[in-house]
Amino acid sequence: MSVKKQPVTASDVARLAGVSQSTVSRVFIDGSSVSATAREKVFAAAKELNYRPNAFARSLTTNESRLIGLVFPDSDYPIHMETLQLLSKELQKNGYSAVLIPWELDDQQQHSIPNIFQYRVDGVMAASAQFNTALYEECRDFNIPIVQFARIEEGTKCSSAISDNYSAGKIAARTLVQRGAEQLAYLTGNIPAYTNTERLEGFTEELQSLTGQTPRDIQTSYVYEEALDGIRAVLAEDHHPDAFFCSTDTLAIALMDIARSEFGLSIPEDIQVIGFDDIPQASWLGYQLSTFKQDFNRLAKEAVKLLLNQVQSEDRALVKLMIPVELVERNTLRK
Amino acid sequence: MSVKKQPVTASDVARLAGVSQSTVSRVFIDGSSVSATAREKVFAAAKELNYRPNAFARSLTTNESRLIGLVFPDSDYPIHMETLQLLSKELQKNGYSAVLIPWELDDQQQHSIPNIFQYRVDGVMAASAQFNTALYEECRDFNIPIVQFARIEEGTKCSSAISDNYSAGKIAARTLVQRGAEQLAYLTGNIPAYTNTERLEGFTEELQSLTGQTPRDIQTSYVYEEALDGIRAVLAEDHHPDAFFCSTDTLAIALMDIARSEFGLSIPEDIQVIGFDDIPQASWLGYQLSTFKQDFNRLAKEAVKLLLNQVQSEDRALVKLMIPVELVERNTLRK
DNA sequence: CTGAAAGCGCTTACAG
DNA sequence: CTGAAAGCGCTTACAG
Repeated sequence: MSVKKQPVTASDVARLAGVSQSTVSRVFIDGSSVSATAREKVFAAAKELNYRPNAFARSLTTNESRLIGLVFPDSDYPIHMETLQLLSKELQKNGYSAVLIPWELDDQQQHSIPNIFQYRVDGVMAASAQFNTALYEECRDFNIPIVQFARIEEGTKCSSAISDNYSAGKIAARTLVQRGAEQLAYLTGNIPAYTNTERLEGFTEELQSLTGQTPRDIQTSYVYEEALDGIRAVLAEDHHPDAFFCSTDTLAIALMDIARSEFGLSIPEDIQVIGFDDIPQASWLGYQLSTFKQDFNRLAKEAVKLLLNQVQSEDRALVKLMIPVELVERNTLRK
Repeated sequence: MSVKKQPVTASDVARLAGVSQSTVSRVFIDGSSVSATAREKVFAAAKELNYRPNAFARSLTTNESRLIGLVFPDSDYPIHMETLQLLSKELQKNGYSAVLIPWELDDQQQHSIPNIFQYRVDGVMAASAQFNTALYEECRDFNIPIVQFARIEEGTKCSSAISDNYSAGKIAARTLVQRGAEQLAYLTGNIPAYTNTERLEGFTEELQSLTGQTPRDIQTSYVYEEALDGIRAVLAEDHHPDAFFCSTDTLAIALMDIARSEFGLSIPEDIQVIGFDDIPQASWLGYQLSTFKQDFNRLAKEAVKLLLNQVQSEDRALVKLMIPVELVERNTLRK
């Protein structure tokens, strides 16, 4: 039955190295006092036997797993794969590993989330995804810290590392006004999000302070196909906006596609557009979209730092970290 | 220091339920014989105390972790996020969880992969990414089964669930010939892959049997920006191909962008194109790309089944599972 | 069906 | 600096 090769243990290494099992254990714990000779003998034996300390046994005594639960994006949003790599690597660098928590489980929703907690994750990273309240409450019950990455879920109270959406909104308004736009609109999807609200707030406040106007707030869908009709309706109006700040690049691209192919509009002559995210498609030949680039690298580093800090210090102070965002100009803004 | 709430254990539950700790343990193991009354008392107590069996303690005795290492894609390829969800859910359904293995670690490459093995993953799923040989060898040393998902790495011997690339190649050739194409080309990136080879083989063999011709094999880069020059060079030729089968949709789109904007070519009148993957962008208004859709849902299910089968049965027979692929026609093929 | 007890592979006071 | 021993929270023969 169990043909599985019997794993080598610290005792095996101890025997070969001629030391006690305790000593072997100490060699693999940073900061333990072990003589240089003992250390060498143990390393040699460990290498010969291909020994790896058993993390499960360790966590049983230390009561920490060095495992972080990762709630990850629900959508195919192109930027997210890289983000996951960044987070995973950053955790790894700090001696932690990421366990995936599927955010949505069709059937046995009740059943599956707790499963993850059988692994006693030390913390949870909610990576730019909606995460359900069951998970949130579970974490609170077990006093497991959560950090939200790149977005903030309504009604939750946890630390977060997000882009400075408010400033992005201000910059977008200022830039568009500078380039001669007269009727500004904010184009967004249908999923309420704190980041979105902030962006609109910055956009609105800056526009008001500059011109006294209030931008139009147009809501449609985040899915390309589903956004099309909403956009059509707006562009069909006699006095449609001449400048759009879009909450995702995909939305901006849907807008460009329709504006050009169905309304014969030129960009940026007839309408100007600014996106958000800088997905790979933003720089495709047919788009050359001016958009905000989020600093995911920094975001990942900071989010991990935030989380591990809470994990290690038991300090549950809430911090909301805002990372600056950069407007990369391509060809959808007038000069 | 350790303010961490002391987790509740099986003994706590046993005390409250008025049974032995063994009985509590049995209640949470499927197939153990426990009386209905005992079971109920334990469930009640467990619920009241919010008890979760400790997976680490379990795996220490059972010698299985119910953890699967997941090597995941290096690229921003849009299709992959969904794939990850599918794999993760499928594992979860079977009582397993996925731990991420960052495929590439800049500095301490040697050091980090073994770290993962401190968690004694029961198996490894290599999800459409290149995975390095260090990991491969590590798995072999520890007798940990690997299944490759959606691609096959050169020089490795493990089971895999992939799309039927060979047939896709044949279908592409047949379709293109049927639609009047005369000079067929296969456009691909610069990373050698078994799946790619198979696709070209099917494409070539079918074309030869149909017309006696051999398709041109054009290699450029998988990255949009880097592919542009190679594509330009081909289209600048006097007698460039009039039909392209592209190994990714991104490549197909780069081709379309250049053909139309720089060479004034119409699609599908002047050139016909077929992509591979059916990424969301393939159905954007400006592209309407005819392309092959991989059945990722089925692929994920089968790959997980394959892997867990190896994990649970110690059966290390190599199986290469091929899932049919579907050509979805849009507007880049003549009628 | 059930309980007492050994054991999984570590860490960590406790002595020395 | 080092070893013997207890203990982490489970599972699993072994008796009953």
